[in-house]
Amino acid sequence: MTEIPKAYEPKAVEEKWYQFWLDQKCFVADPARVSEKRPAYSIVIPPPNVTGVLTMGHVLNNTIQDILARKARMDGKEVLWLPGTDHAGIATQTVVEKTLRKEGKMKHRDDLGREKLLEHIWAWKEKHGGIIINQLKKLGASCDWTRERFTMDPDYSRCVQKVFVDLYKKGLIYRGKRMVNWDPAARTALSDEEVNMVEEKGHLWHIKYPVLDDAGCQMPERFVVVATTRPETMLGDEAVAVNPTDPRYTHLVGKKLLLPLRNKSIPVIADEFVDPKFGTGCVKVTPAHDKADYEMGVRHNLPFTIVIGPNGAMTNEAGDGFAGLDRAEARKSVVEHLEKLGLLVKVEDYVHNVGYSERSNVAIEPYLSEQWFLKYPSVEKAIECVAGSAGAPPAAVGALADSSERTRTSGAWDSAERPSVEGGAPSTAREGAGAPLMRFHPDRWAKTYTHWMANIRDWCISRQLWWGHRVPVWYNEEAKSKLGRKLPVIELSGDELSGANIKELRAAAWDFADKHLLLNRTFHNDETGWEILVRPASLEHAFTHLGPPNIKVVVVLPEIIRTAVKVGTLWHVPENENFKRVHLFVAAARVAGELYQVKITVKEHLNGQKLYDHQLFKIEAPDGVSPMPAAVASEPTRPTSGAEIQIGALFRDVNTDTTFVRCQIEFPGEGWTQDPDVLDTWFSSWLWPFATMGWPEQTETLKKFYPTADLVTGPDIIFFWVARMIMAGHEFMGDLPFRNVYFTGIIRDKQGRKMSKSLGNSPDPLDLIAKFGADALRFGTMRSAPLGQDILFDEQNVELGRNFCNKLWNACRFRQMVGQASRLSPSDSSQPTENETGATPVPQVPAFEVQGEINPALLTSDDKWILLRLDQAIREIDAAFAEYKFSEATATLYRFFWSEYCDWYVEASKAALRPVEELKGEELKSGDAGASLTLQPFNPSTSEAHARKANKLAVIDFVLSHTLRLFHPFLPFITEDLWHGLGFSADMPEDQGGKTIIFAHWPKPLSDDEKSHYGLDATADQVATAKYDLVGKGRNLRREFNIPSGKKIKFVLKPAGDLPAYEAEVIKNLLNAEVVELNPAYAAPKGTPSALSPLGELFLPLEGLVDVAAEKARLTKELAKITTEIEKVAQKLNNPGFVAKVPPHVLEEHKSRLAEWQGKQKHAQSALDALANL
RNA sequence: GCAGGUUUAGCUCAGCGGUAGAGCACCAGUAUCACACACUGGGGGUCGUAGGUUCAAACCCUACAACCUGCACCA
Repeated sequence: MTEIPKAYEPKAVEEKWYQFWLDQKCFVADPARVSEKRPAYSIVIPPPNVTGVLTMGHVLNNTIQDILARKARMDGKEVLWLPGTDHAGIATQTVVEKTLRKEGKMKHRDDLGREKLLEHIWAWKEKHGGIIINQLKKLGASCDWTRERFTMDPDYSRCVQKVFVDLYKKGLIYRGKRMVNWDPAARTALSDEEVNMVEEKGHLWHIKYPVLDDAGCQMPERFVVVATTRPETMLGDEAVAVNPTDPRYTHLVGKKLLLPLRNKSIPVIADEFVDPKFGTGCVKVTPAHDKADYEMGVRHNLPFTIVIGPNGAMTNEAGDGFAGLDRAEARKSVVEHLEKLGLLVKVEDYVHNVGYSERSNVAIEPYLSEQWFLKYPSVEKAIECVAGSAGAPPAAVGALADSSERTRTSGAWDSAERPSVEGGAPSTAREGAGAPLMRFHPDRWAKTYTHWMANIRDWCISRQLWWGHRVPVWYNEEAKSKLGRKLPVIELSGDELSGANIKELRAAAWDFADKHLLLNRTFHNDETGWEILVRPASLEHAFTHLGPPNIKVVVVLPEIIRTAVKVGTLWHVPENENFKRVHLFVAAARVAGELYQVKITVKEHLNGQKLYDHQLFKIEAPDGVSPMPAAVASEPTRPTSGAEIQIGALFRDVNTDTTFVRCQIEFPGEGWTQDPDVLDTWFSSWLWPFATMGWPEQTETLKKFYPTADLVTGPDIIFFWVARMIMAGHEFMGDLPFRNVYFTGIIRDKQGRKMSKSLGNSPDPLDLIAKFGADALRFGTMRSAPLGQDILFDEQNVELGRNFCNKLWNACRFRQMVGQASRLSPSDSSQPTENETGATPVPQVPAFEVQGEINPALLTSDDKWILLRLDQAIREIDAAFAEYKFSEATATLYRFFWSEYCDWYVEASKAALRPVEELKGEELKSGDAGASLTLQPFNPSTSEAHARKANKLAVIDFVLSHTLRLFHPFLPFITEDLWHGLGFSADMPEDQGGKTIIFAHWPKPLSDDEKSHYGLDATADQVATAKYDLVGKGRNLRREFNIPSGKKIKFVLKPAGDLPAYEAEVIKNLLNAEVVELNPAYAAPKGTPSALSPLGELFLPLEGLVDVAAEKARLTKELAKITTEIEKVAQKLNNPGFVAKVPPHVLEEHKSRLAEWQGKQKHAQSALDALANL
């Protein structure tokens, strides 16, 4: 046969199987397959930055998601793991700008212009955007790549803009001039969440401001002293504030001060904000450069003088000598000047916190600018839905306890994954809120979440960048340009049409229109020269649905059309496909003394016809309108009164009127320009769970896979992303975006430092994969990542993963070898296998039947023991999954497979697995002494040996096939390879492991029926355990007497009871003994080292080589240890309180433990005594 | 300042009332035919400190300390 490599070689295996999975569409989710029996399970990936590269953080995060997804597939669910990337506005634009600057293609983005820069960024995205996706594939991520999304995809962009428009229409989005966090490097506003406060050692400069007298002259030696951490901002000071109750300064309130360096007079104001106890009690007020000062500026009506520009340099307002300086240079210069003038009192060291841009890492500047803000929607619902986040502590604790109880008793994954409304404890703390629907893991993050939600502030969503979703707001430049133009005011007295009520008024109006031939006739507009058609339908609308002025105005219809001024065009006419576009006109009319704005829409038909419509809005008469002269109307056309009004005066607020500003996705029409700002990247990310599934269309995917089951992310983006997604889910989908949120820890280096590029302490995961394999990286990471704790990364973890894979590989290789060796057995009728291709390293169909039937009658104590251990492992792993404790699951897998299966079970089984023919004629030596010959050696017949071996292999296959499946979510590649290699796929149905282990069923713990069928009871367990205990003691004896572990030696066992020959054979093997003599009557030579075990007394005959001193030392030491233990137990038992109050089973347990130690003590003591006589 | 977390063997972490555990590292031995990416054995801890509750505390309670992470901040 072909050599199977001794060590697992991951590279080829990984590439082969990943391609296989892709080819077989194993990761593709199909909503049509979802049914009651096949529930949906979905996760959306936290989209990484499109230009990013894989970090250890991604490895951790995506491995967990992959484990969840693969586990769910094995649980028989229809799984959607939806991947994609994020456009990451600032980060990406910054990277590309930096590159372009390096290449000398620009100095500032303005040099290139918006379009050109965007071209470069898109090109960058095309080139680098796939990198991280390919890296995720290397990791084994089982995402449905056919559904990969990017936050700047056209469909996705539409979602973002639709959401903006909807929220705008709900009145939740507004524009305003506010103090925002300004990043002078990226030159954009940032949200509060994007600012890191960093403690810094700075200074507190104390500056004298001279007091001025009423005449504005400097008063000698009269100063006010202010303290500041930012002296450069004094150039923009507009006041000095004191507390109104501060007796030291009340006399100064209202007085003027001279602002040094600017030689400008500023007032002393009184404001509650000032803390008289801090510093001098006087605060300089810079309204345009400090949040608190801004508030004061608003309260006291101060000017807002901007002295630091958007680039962080001083503006012209800062004055000669300062303008153009960077803010840091300006600080130096200001201090120097003040010092020269003798106005600097002192400089103190001062520790304070400075906000830094999370992106550019430069100090942020509070900056007054016009921005878009969002009042968060669905806040209440988002607070209520998170378990443990609200309500009284007892209720929250009760809910958790109850729910985890369910998880434990049912042992089912489902209960943890989708807590039902009935399942949770009803919360009395929140009326009618029902049970919490979402769980955080670890749940303490719910507190952080609630705290933030409770103190939530409006979100600054605009960014002064180019890479991102542009704000879907349009400004009508055409209208703005005409704001100053004047319009004639059309006068009508209001009683030209008579009617006692509205009905009669309408009749009169129709009569008038008819009589004066207004209907189906065109009228001329002076400004455009257009002929505008008045249809009956137009008047019908105005007459029927709008108020009397709209009816009365019919008498001046021709004048209105003639004088109307065109203020805009809209392309978007959704109501009627026949219209090409709509033109907006405005005219002015005074009806019965009241001034009206006449909004006219002229619909331009495809055939060129222009159709009239009007609507009147009453406006307050502004100043400056010429008085109304008397006017008489009798003709269809008549002259205007001569009164005029500015177009601007007809609109109450040009910043909100839809004539000037429109919030809509589509380009409104000629003369409209879009808001230059883009939206915060998170304003697109918060829609991720449903925008990726086709929303706003009600797609099948959305119907079946939303809400998602689990979200796996870092707690650092709990506000940025998680909280916002929860709100968006409620607001737009009416449901939570996910049921569970798993918060990973932060990956740190060995020393506990955060991974960072500058420290160079972040290993490249791809290097690790190349060196150790993807499975090794996954296993090592998961093994060292306990729930809710930071992870200290050490390459040794990955090495350990590699070693583990190798162990798994070799254990399966061993199964191959013993299976094939048995080919020679006479009863074997299967075809000899040949390795035809040599392509795959492992796969050989073994001669022994794979997963043969287990015959309970032939099970040894070892077999039963390993089946019980397997059962235990499955239970532990299920429990770990239910609580998202992946490190516990890996620890269990490690323990079960390495120590229980390989070290004990396989070693113990080797006797039965030896080629059958070798057993022929071989006798188990039973010692020389005739006295011991009563015992039968273990020497089964050939056919019996064969049957035993077959059964052993069946057990091994049972264990391995379960083990591989348990491992699969963690180690997808190697398990797939071995699954096929060992032939487990051969007998399985195509969709249950036949094609791939991906769809093999997740192992179930053994049922009581199965356990009794196989005879798995406590006795079987005890026999094996006692045996291994004896072996441990024998090995220890061996070691204590420096017998090399390779040397075959003789042991003598004085059995405590019946010991089947088979068990003796196993003991012999595990002890690597030449022979284990079973001799109930053994009389050990004095000084023979021995150990006491439940199975009997084990002797290591040294045949005269006893080192008395060594043995004495050993026994003395052992005795000391025994004595300590006895003392500990005895102390407890001697305590009267203990005996009186302790539960009976604990008392019994202590008593038997004492007896056990006493037995050992006796044994050791007598051995020692024996030595004394030598 | 407020909140949360952590503190157990040299390292990383389990254990959360009833005999202190694992892996790695360390020491020693072993080329035994699945695996030296291995096997065998071993040493090593008054469980951060001080009190308290209890028959019994690493575990529960109360202080305190150190380190981390958020949040809020007065010039």
